[in-house]
Amino acid sequence: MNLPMDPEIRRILLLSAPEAAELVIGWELYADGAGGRIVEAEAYTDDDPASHAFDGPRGRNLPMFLEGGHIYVYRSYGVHWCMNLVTGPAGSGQAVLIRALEPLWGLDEMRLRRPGIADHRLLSGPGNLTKAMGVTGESSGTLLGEVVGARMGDFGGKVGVTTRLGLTRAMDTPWRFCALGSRSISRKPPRE
DNA sequence: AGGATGATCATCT
DNA sequence: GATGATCATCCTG
Repeated sequence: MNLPMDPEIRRILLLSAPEAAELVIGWELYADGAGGRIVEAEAYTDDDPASHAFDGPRGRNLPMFLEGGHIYVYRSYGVHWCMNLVTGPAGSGQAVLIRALEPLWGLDEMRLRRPGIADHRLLSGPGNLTKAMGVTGESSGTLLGEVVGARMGDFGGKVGVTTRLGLTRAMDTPWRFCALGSRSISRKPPRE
């Protein structure tokens, strides 16, 4: 895969992470022929105590300080890979964690990668979706279109907002965005 | 339906 | 030596 980035995608990924995180709900993400529609995402910024970018560019978080449109993949709890879309101008240290997608393509391949999982759950959860799509830390720092591709899209519903999941800091910041009504959201969605 | 637990390792103190 | 932007599994009710 080596595709030029859609200008509208590029424009949105140069916005701040909280703005972009809401707008990416409904987009299509794919890697190696497998993927689906984004139904859940969270924003992280450089002045956010919960963000890997909070202490400045070092080590694994370097890709977060690239220009919007790159991807940042990190290992969570030593076990799972988690994928972000980097946003904002170069050096700004922002990203959108992709938490869940509704499966659209590569169902056979994804079932092999996650045996025994119901189809609508194949891409539900940040660690689960990278496993189903075959995305690892090797693609951290690549540009969208190299390993992971994105297309504009629309899920045709409303977006709900809640606080982010799994944090020990900045737990009140309402930067989790969900496609209301989707069965593929990783945990209980906000009330409509 | 919901709480506790352990896996496992890069990064940081 | 401690800490996670997690998840599957094993409880309890």
